[in-house]
Amino acid sequence: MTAPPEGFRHLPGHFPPDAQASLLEAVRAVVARAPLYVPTLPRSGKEMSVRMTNCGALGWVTDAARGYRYQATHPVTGEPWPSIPGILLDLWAEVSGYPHPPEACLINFYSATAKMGQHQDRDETDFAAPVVSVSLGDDCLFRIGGTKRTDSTVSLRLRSGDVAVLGGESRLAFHGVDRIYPDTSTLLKNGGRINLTLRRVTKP
DNA sequence: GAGTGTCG
DNA sequence: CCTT
Repeated sequence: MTAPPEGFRHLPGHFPPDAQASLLEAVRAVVARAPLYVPTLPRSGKEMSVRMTNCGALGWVTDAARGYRYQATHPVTGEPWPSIPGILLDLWAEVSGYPHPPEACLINFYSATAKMGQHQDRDETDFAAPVVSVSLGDDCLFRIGGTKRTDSTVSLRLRSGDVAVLGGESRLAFHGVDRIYPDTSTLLKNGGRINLTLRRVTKP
């Protein structure tokens, strides 16, 4: 594939450095109440390489016993997820083209060696809304294909402050993160990458 | 056989 | 290739 699928939009540098710092502060406040944990895959129970948490009414979680799902509480603490920071609600209103607020914001932390295999975001009931993604920290190599696993893919480098929107055909496109480029950003003192994905889960 | 796995 |  020479071009990303229809409906995919990459907005490089959407957030300037000061806004990235504000986002990071908001993420830290979420993580203080909803700690990062190690998700495990359905069936195999294999640990994923990313560390994960959420904010919003619903959070995406996975474990060996119950598989992929959305739930209102943190799987380790049992507490409700913190609310989605205003700056992210504003982003959603600006770029989603969807007239209702997001319900979930998945927060993935990638160490220098973390990866995310090709997958579809398909645990939501409402695919009319796009998935809106924000990158913070080190650059990554993001790869996106079509709605079939065998479709050809394109790779692009996502940098801190970039926003990506998966709408239209690309809403159900296979995508993943092949690698992190260490020490390409100074936003996170200890390196790594944070990805925020905003999603509408239920039909309004 | 499939996988939000791993490895090359 | 490994695991369920």
